[in-house]
Amino acid sequence: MNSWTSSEKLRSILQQAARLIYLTGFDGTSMQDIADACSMTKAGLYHHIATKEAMLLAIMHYGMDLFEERVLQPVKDISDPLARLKATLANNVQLVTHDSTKEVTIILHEHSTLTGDAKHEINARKKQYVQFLERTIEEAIAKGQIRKVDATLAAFSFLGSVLWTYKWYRSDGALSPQQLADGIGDLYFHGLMP
Amino acid sequence: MNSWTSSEKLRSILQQAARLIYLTGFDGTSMQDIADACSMTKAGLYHHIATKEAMLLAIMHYGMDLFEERVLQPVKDISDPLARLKATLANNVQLVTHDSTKEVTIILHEHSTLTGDAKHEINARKKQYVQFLERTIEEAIAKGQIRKVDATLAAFSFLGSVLWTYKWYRSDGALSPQQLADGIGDLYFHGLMP
DNA sequence: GACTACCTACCGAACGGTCGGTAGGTAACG
DNA sequence: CGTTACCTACCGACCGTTCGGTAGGTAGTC
Repeated sequence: MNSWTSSEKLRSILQQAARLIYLTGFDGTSMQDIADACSMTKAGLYHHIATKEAMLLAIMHYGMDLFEERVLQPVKDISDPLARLKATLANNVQLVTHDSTKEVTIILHEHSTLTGDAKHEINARKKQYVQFLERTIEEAIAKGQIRKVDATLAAFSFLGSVLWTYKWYRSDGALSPQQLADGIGDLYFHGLMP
Repeated sequence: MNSWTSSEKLRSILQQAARLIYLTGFDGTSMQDIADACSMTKAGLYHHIATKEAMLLAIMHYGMDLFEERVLQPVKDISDPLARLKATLANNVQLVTHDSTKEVTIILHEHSTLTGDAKHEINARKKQYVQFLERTIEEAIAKGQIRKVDATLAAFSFLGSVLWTYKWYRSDGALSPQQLADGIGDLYFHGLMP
C-alpha cells in the first residue's frame, strides 16, 4: 500500500503550496509556511522536492495540464473555426473564474518569477496557446466568418479580456461565471458599437 | 541651493527604485540594491524614506499622478462620451506601452504587495478610474452611441485589453504604440464579427 | 523465525547568507 | 549652534537549504 502513497503525498504538498502562493505570492510564502500547512518540518518537505523553484515549476506545469485538459482538449475537434474560438473563450473564462484552479492564477501572476530553463518550459507552453488562437482566428478570417484583423493583436486582445478577470472577479459578487463568460464573449465578438 | 535639492534627490531615488522594481519585482529588489544604484549606503537611503513599503506607496502614487495627468486630464473636458471613451483608450495604451512609465507597470504588477492603509489609498484611486469608465459608458449608452451592455463588464473588458499589453508588448517589436492603440481600439469598439 | 541489508519518510539542529532597519558619529553649511 | 545629509558598523529575524540521524517497514538469506 505504498507505491502510490508517495506521489499522492507530493500532490497534496503541491496543492497546499499552491494555496499559499495564491494567497501571498511566491516570495511571500516561505518553505516554513508550506511545511506548517503540510504538518511537516521544512526538512521533511525537502525529501519530496528539490528546491523551491522546482516546486513552483511543478505547480505551473500542473496548471498548464489543467488548462489544456479543460480548455483546449474539449475544443480541439471542433471543425468550425468561429465555433471553436467561441468555445475556447467560454472554457477559458470558466477556468479562470473557478476558484479551485489556483495553479492557473499563479501562472498568470508569477509570470517572471521562474528563471532559466524552467522559464522557457512554461513560456513554450503559453506560446502554443497564443499560436492556437492565432491559427483559429486566421482560419475564421479565411472562411469569411469574422472581419479581417491582425490575428496576433486579436489573440492578445482575447487573452486580455479573458485573463484580466483574475485580477477583479470575485465568485461572491453579482456575476455568475456563466454570465461573465457570456458577457465577455458578447463584447469580444460584437464590440460596443450598435 | 538646497531647498529644492532635497526633493530632487528623493525623486531621483524613487526613480532608481522604480527602475529596479520594474526589472526584478518588489521582493526581488533589496534596499541595498537601491542604495547601490543611487551611489549611497543603505543608511543614507533611510534618511530620505521611512520604510520600504512607504517607498513603494510613493512610487505608486507617482504612477497614478502620471496616469491622471496623461490619460484622464486630457479627456475630462470632452463632452461627447463616445469620443471621450475612444480618447481614453488611446491615451491609456500609449501610457502603458511607453517605456519610461515604469511606475504604472509597477502598479499593475504589484497589485497585492501593499497592505493596510497604503493598499486602500491606491485601490481608491484605481476605483475612481473604473467608475469614470462606467459613467462614460453609461452616458454613451444613454445617447444611443453604443449598444446596451453591462457597463461594469465593459469597463473591465476595456481594462483587460488595454492593460494586459504590459505583459507582452515590447517596444522593439513589429507594432508601434500608435498601431497598437488603433488596433486595440478597433477590436474593442467593433468586435470580430463582420 | 531470526538476522542482515536496505528502503522511504521524516525530524532536530544548524548552516551561510540576506533581509529591513537602526544607533551613533561626522563633516559641511548657514 | 542647529540642521541636513550622509557614513560606518551593526542588529535580530528570517531565508532556502543541508546534514546526521532514526523510526518503521520490506525483502532476502540462513
